[in-house]
Amino acid sequence: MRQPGPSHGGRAAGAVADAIADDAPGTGLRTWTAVVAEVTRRIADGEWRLGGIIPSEAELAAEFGCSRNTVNRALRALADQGILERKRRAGTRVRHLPESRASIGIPVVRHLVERRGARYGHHVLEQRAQEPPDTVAASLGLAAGAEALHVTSLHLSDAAPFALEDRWVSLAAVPTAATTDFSAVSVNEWLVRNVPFSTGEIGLSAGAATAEEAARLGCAAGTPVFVEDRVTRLGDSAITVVRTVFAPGYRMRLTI
Amino acid sequence: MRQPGPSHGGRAAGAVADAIADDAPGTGLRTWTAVVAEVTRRIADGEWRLGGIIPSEAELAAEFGCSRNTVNRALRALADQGILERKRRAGTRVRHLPESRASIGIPVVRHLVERRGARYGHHVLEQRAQEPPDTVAASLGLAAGAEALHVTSLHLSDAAPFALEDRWVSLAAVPTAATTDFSAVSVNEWLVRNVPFSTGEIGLSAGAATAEEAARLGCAAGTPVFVEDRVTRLGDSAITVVRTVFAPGYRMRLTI
DNA sequence: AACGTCATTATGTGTAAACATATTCGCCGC
DNA sequence: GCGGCGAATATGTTTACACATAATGACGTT
Repeated sequence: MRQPGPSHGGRAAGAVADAIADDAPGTGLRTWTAVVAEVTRRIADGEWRLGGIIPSEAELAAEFGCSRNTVNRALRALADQGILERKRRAGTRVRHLPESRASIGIPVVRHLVERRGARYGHHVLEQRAQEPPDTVAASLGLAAGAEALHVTSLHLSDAAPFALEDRWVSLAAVPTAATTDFSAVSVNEWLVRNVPFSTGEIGLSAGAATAEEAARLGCAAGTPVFVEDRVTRLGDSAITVVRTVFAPGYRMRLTI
Repeated sequence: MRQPGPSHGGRAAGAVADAIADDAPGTGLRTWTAVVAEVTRRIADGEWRLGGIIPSEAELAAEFGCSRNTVNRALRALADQGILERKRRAGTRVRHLPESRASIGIPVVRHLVERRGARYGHHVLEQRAQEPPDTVAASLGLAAGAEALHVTSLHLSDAAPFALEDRWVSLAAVPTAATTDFSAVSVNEWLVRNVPFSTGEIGLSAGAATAEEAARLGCAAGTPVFVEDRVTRLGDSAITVVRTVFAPGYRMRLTI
């Protein structure tokens, strides 16, 4: 979401019109950010009921003494934030469930580590093409018997285990991945850099560390660990399926 | 966020200018969504390098045969998506790390349950004003010794325990909460309905169920459980601090 | 009363023009 | 060579206008 920046742009009319208009229609909200602020205030103060319809763009423009365009920009921004709901002829109304949304950057693991002030490192534990298990094949949309690139790696934070990554990459979708060496750049990072516009789903859960995971992460088997499952798609075809198990104590932070 | 809709708006010039302009400058991308699509294609096809600078708004407007305004709208939308990066005099460049963002709706727990086709229920286990522990008081910005409303409740999915919620509500920020009965409407839902623009932070982690949590959730102590910690603010003042422990097996789903 | 039609209306979009603002770059003096 | 200063430039914003589109609602027909 695009929270309005502090800058405040120009006026079309010159200084003369400026002086005239300043005390002309009403409050004189000239910038779209000011309109955003005022609309926000009215909702917060209960002047406009939750679920209720608000005045039309034209009416607000007249009241505020600005152009409909400016009002449009402001209301659009609020609609993008989920605060307002707009329909063509029906008008604009205040959402009564503002459907809060948290957004997380999906970080390259390296940045997660470096943001904590630690030095990042990683080992590729295994890298080879093989036939994936059924669930993975299904997620990648592969035919039975088709192979995919399997890469498991361990991410380090100052030499301590940070996360264990188990990844399958569709060779159909990303053929060049087969011949790439991921010891210098992690698969994660390589994909982020080389495959633009991806969409996908993420599942977050708590699990008990298996014996192998525990050994890699340096904890006891059965310790609660944070698990992230991610499927990444480019258009229709799935690119990669990753399961990342974080070392005990990891906490994912989001901002609403 | 604001993904372009399919509609495609009007032209200023009449049919005559239309016919003239159609074969005039170049490709003839008249709608901002079309510009978004073309720019996206150029990046995906590598015509514009990752990290590289792209032509100015004016140049693109000339090439596409539309106004700078339309190009601006398109590029702004892409910048909002994190695909482009724009700076005033420096121009527009393709972000080399497209900083993907996942957004989650922050659901009322009831909806989580009902979306799974189960019947929702909840019990308030405890509801009273008391002095919160230091960490909570700090999060809420309360003076030492001040009281806050403490509500613990159990959310049910078809009579089975679903989540255990431990919540502190600042009475300074939401005085009316003190006299509300939360047995009919859960605190969660009540707050979502009555407090508009909240911001805040969420922390997600995996933990081991304590003896008490295990008893409430009907699992063994030490079982890995998914934990969500949330602080909600209205402007500067914190409204509520919640810790929700989900029953084993819970999985949070996000979409990129 | 049910249904289809058409006018009305609020939002959605595009254009051209002007001014605002933040950087950057080149130039000048030292 | 270096530092400061002003010109150039790309984006940011606003305006006034026109046309597009989707709902709604009124109205007339069956």
